[in-house]
Amino acid sequence: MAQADTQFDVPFRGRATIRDIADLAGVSIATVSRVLNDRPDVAPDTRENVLQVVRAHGFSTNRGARGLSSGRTGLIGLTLPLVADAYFGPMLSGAAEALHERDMRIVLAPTLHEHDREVSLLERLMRGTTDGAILMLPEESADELRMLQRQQFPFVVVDPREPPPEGIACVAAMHASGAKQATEHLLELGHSRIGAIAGAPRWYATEERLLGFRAALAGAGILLDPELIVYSDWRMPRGTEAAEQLLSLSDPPTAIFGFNDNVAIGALHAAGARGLSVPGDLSIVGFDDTELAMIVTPQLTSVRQPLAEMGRMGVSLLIRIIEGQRVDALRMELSTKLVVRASTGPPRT
Amino acid sequence: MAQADTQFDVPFRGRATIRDIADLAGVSIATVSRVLNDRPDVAPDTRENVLQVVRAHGFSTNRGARGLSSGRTGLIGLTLPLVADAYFGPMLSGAAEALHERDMRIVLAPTLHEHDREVSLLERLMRGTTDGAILMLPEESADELRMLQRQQFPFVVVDPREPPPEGIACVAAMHASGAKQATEHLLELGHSRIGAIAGAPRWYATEERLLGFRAALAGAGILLDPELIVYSDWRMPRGTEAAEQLLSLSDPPTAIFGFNDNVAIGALHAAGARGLSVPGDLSIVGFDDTELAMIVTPQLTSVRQPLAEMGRMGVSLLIRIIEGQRVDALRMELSTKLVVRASTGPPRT
DNA sequence: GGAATTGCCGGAAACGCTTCCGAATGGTTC
DNA sequence: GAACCATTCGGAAGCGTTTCCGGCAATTCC
Repeated sequence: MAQADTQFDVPFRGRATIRDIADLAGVSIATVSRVLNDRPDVAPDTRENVLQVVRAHGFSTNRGARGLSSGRTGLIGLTLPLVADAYFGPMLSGAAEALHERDMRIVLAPTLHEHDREVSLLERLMRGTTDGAILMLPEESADELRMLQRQQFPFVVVDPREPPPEGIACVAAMHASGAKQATEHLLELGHSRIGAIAGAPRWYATEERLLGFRAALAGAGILLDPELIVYSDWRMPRGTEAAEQLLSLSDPPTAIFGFNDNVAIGALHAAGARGLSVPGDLSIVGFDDTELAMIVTPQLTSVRQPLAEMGRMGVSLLIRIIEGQRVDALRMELSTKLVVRASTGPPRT
Repeated sequence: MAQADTQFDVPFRGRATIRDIADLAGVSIATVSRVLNDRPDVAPDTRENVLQVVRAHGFSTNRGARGLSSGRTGLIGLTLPLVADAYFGPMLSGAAEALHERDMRIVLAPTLHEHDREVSLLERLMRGTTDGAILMLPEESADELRMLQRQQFPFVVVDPREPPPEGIACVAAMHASGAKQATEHLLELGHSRIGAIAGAPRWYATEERLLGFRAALAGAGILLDPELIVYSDWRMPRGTEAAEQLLSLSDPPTAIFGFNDNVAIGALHAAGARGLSVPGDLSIVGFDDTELAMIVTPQLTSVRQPLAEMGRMGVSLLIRIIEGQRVDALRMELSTKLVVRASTGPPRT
């Protein structure tokens, strides 16, 4: 009977508590707690003594309990539309890494388009469990976000879907600049009739990238033909359709700018289906520079977004907010950069 | 001063507690708790009354506190080598979905190859915070896993790296069968000299797939030339190198079986670099059937692994274990199936 | 009509931790 | 040698839940 208790390999049934450690070390639980949290008022040898016991038993504090009493759980909620995705994956990964370094963890909450629930789900899901949240491409409206903020819940938006509201911490990419670079690249190659497969209408990323696209064309003195812009849902099949639509125009473009890699690859497939060679007959540029860009043939010229970095930035912003530090730059835009590969070339003359 | 308290939009500073709800509804906290947990012994109108207040304030229970008192946090730890990955992404996604349905959440712990830490990190990270864990492709040895199990910590292994130890819950794919199908497909097309780009040496998946590969060849009466097997690290660049090695043989293969999509795509690139057409000059088969298989040209023939399903299975197994239900089938193997696309064809005669 | 049963609810302990407060000790200072 | 300060530590109150136990009222049964 007593055997179960005298098993030294697995010292405690279930899990050791701070009290067990305190008893073993011959101190009070308060002292153990102080040691564990690196508080200053502990004598060096007491500290060492406690640490020894802690190490010997592989003890680690129960985060739930800590959260209850100190208000900090070390857990951060993170919502995103999709986990298994070449675009969101790296962001998530960057955030997870950055948090891991701070000994914090991510609680995943894929949104799965269930924005229908009565009250703002993100807040009800997280509060009390997490210290804050990172919202990637949130579906919540600016008003809903402001509501959340008024509840004093710390959060940051990464890659906003709508133009980011004032006063809300937010990290985005320099969409317009990237789109401008991409377009200028095509212009320099000699293209003048350039089609665009835009993203979903009214999304921040779509609008900003359109801005950059238009600006570059304007800079080259080209008047944009509205026929040359087709909206999409950011996904491959729609990219293929959009490309077909563009290529069926009476005066088809010699280059297509896809507003993300998915639709650009869709366009690539459309070109293939028509027997057009890329970049011989048609140049194609993507956006995001996901893993996919390197895999297709020809490799895709694309605008690199620092995805993982955006995740990391989101974390560091959030941490500052949680810790109540003054955050002077609530909004932050990370630079984008064109990566030229094999899918772009001069137009056939 | 008092204004902050009389803001009705945001009823409670910080967060409402179960006690607030109890007061508002004119019942005890015990009753509120019962309502919240769907306990039977509450009068219907009392229940409705409480629910009304709960809804009105968007209240949700503090999971940390619940965890403390009931021993269940509703959080599941999940470790995996990589988050942003065409292979692990869908698994993670499947697991997240399945948990979400049960109103549980995932706590992410990417392993990042830091297996060096003193004590088994996974156990110290999770215990007390989570109710159990899903270990995807864990680096832990069978002994370490058994140790964990002896601590009564509920966990399941998904996609084991080593042959799964006895008595540990585990979900895998039918590697051998899939590899056999793929090989037979090539044989039926008329290939007799088939190269294999295997995975990392000694991995369970590698060994099992080799088994299937060999079995199919043996079935066709073909003696395997050891030169035709090259190991890899599962990644694309190594796949390209391996393919080059195979194609440089004095009697090169007419088909290559890549043990995952990455190396198969690497082989595709190698073929392209040599000016070989696929499948004209060289047939290529992959494994896993990730998103990537559909994107490359030609589209890759690949063995489908039900990745998301594996994640979901892992969850349902784990839940059963946590709830103490009898689990008769601790090991479970999900079937794999060849998906024929454009990268395979008869050999040039 | 009293006793036993049932349905519903409240009080209170417990979960593992942090932190405030105050006590004890030993050393300084005048 | 008394008064004071700094250092180090323990006691105990709480954090928001769940759940056991017991109590009250309304039934039901003989």
